[in-house]
Amino acid sequence: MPELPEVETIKESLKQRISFKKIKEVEIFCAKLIKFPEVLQFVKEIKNKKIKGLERRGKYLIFKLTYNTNLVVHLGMTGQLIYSDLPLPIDKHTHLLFHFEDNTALQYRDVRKFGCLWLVKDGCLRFVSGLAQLGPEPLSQEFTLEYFGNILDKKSIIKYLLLSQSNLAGLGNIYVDEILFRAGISPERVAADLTPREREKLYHTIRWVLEEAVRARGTSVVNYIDGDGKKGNYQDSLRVYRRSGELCFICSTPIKRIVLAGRGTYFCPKCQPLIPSSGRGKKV
DNA sequence: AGCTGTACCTGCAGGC
DNA sequence: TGCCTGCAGGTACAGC
Repeated sequence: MPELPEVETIKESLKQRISFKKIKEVEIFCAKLIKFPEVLQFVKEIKNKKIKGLERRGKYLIFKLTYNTNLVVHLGMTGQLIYSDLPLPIDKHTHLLFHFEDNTALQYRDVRKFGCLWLVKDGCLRFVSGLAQLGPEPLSQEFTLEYFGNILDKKSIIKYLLLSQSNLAGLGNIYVDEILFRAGISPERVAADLTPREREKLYHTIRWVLEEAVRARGTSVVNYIDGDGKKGNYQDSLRVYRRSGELCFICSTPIKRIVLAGRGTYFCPKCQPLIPSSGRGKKV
């Protein structure tokens, strides 16, 4: 489900609700989602810890708890974190229930169970798989045009490169396709072959699309909802994702679907040509 | 080094 | 109605 804008929206919606609450206990109905420590230890250690704050890094949510402890959550494809007063509507996809001292609760739902949870001390965040290898946040100052230029100097397919979390943290399949469409770059292009002009366009498009999507509170294609159970709005702005066969909003060419990096990839063959686009008639 | 295929899970839509 | 196939926002890992 969730890429950077969705996780950011969940973080913001939950933050106001659960900050400074004390976790009375946790009920676990699907143990395999807990990656560290052992389930019994997890239950024991989280008990009576207070939530000091909530952070996001890439697609990871990090609950800052008292006693230098961190609850790290990755939502996988279909994970949801929903806060509410008791009694909560529970179903077979509810796998964890965090009970707070004031009788409110946070539930973790996940249809496909690809999500993961870790409970680690401050110095041990590197033991959370994937977290330490994350590249810079695309909306931070750390993500400069210069840095982007360096990672683009690879003979890698651009779609693959943008999906790799070690290059850039937080992009997923929807936003990569949408970004490449808006930048007019074919997902099949080799990164190192992009012209300086295309690199700059792509850099600014990444930031612009993500900012727009955060402002729209994320994309709800199938089952994404925020911490209050509300849907996002960016699905109304999608121009290629899941539109195969439908006409391009710019040139009316049918949108194509291919498989790249193992993912369904949507693009307009005319607006995103395989040859570097000239912009103003300059042929390459 | 870069990339593909596969695995992990469940649900849904579409074809027959 | 049922059965089958393909598709789905995630990552990890083996193997070319």
